[in-house]
Amino acid sequence: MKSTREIILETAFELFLTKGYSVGVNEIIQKSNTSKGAFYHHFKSKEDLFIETIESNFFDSFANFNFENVKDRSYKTIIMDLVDSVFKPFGKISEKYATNGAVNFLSFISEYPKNATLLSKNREYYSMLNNMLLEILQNAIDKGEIKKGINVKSLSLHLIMVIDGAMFNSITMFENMKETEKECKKVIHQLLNLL
Amino acid sequence: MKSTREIILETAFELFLTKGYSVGVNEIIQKSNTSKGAFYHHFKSKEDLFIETIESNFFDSFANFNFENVKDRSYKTIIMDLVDSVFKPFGKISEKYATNGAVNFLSFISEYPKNATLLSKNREYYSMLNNMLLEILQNAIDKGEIKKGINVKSLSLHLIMVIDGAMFNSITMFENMKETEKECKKVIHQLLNLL
DNA sequence: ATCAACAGACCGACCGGTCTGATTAAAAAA
DNA sequence: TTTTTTAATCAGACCGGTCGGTCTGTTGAT
Repeated sequence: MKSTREIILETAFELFLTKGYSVGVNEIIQKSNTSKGAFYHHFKSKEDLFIETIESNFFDSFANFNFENVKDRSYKTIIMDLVDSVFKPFGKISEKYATNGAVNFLSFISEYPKNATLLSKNREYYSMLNNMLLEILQNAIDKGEIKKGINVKSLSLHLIMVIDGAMFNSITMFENMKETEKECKKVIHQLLNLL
Repeated sequence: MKSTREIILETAFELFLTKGYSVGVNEIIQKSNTSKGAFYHHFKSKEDLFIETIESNFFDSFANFNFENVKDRSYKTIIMDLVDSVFKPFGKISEKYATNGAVNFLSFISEYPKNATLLSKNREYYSMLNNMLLEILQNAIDKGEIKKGINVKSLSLHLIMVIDGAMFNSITMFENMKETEKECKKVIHQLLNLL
C-alpha cells in the first residue's frame, strides 16, 4: 500500500504538470485525501515538494539512459532514444490524460527561473543533454555518418531547440503531449536525413 | 507628454515581461507613480491590461511585416526577415535591459493557456506565421531553391520549433534575448544551407 | 510513556477590486 | 464674460477572499 507521502508526491506531480505551481496546498491535500497536518509533517514547504517532484520526475530521468555502445550503433537511433527519454516523464500521466491541455508544460516550467535550486538543476540538465549530443554527433562525424561541413555545437543546439520548441508549443499547436512527441520526432527525423 | 494610461501600459509591459503575470497591481501603479483609482479608471481589470499589452506588443507585430515581392527575393532573406520581426517586440526593452534574466519569457507566456482570448489570439498568431512560412517555402520549391524531397509542412513546423525553442531556453542557455536571437539565427542559417 | 502520523481550526500576509471623495478641465447656461 | 454644471481624472482607505504556513490536539503503535 502506498504511503501518504507517496500519494501526496504523485498527486502533486500530476497537479503541477496540469495546473502549474499555482495549485494550492489545499487542493493537493484534498485530492490526496489527507490534511494540512499530514502535508506539513512530510514536507517542509510547498516549494520543497515542488522541487522534489521535479527532481525525481525530470532531472533524474537521464540516470537510466543507456549510454553504452555509443560507438557501435547508428547515431540516428541513439538520438531518437535520447528524444524518447526526454519525453518519458510525461508518459506517466499522459497515458491517463492524453487529452488536449492535460499536460500544461508552460504552467509549471515557468517556475524554474524563480527558484535558484531548480535553475541550477535545469542548467545541469541541459549541460548534460548538450554533452551527450556533442559526443554522439562528433562520433558520427568521425565515422563519416555526417558530412564534415556541419558545425557540431550549432547542431546540438539545434536539436535541443527543436525538442523544447515542440514542448513549448504543445498547447497551441498540438492536441496532446503524445502528438507533440510524434511531430517532434518527425521533424528531427527529416533533419537527420539532411545531414 | 505621455498620458497616465500610456505610462501604465508601458510600465506594465516591462513588468509583465520581466516578472510575469504575477506582478501585483500595487507594483504597477507604484512604478507608474499613480494610484489604484487611476488604474481602475483606465482599465477594467488587471487581466484586461495584460491582454492589451500582449496584443499590441506581440500579436500586432506582424501587421507591419512587409510581405510584398515574396516571389522576387531569395527565400532565405525573407525567412530571416520573418525571424527578425518575431524577435522585434523584445527589442523595446532589451535595449535597456540586455542583461541576464531581464526578459523572462516563460514567466509571462505561461499565462496564455489560462485565458481564452489570449489562447485564441495565440493560435491565430501561429496560424499566420505558419501560413507565411508555407507560402515562402512552397515558392522556394517552385523556383528550385529547395530540393524537392523536403516536406514543406514539416519544415515550416521545424522553423517554428527552432524559434520557440530558442526563446524558451533564453533563460537557461543564453545570456539575454539579443544573444538568444543571434544563436537562433545561426541555427536557422545552418538549416537553410542544408536544404 | 513516547513519538510518529495525522486532523483541522486558525492566523497573518497579500492581492485584486470597490468606494468615497477631491481636483480640475471642459461644456453649458446666465 | 461670468457662473454653473457636468464629467473625466485621479488619490487612497478599505473590503473580501485566498493561500501558505502554524498550532493544538488526537490516535495508535511500540
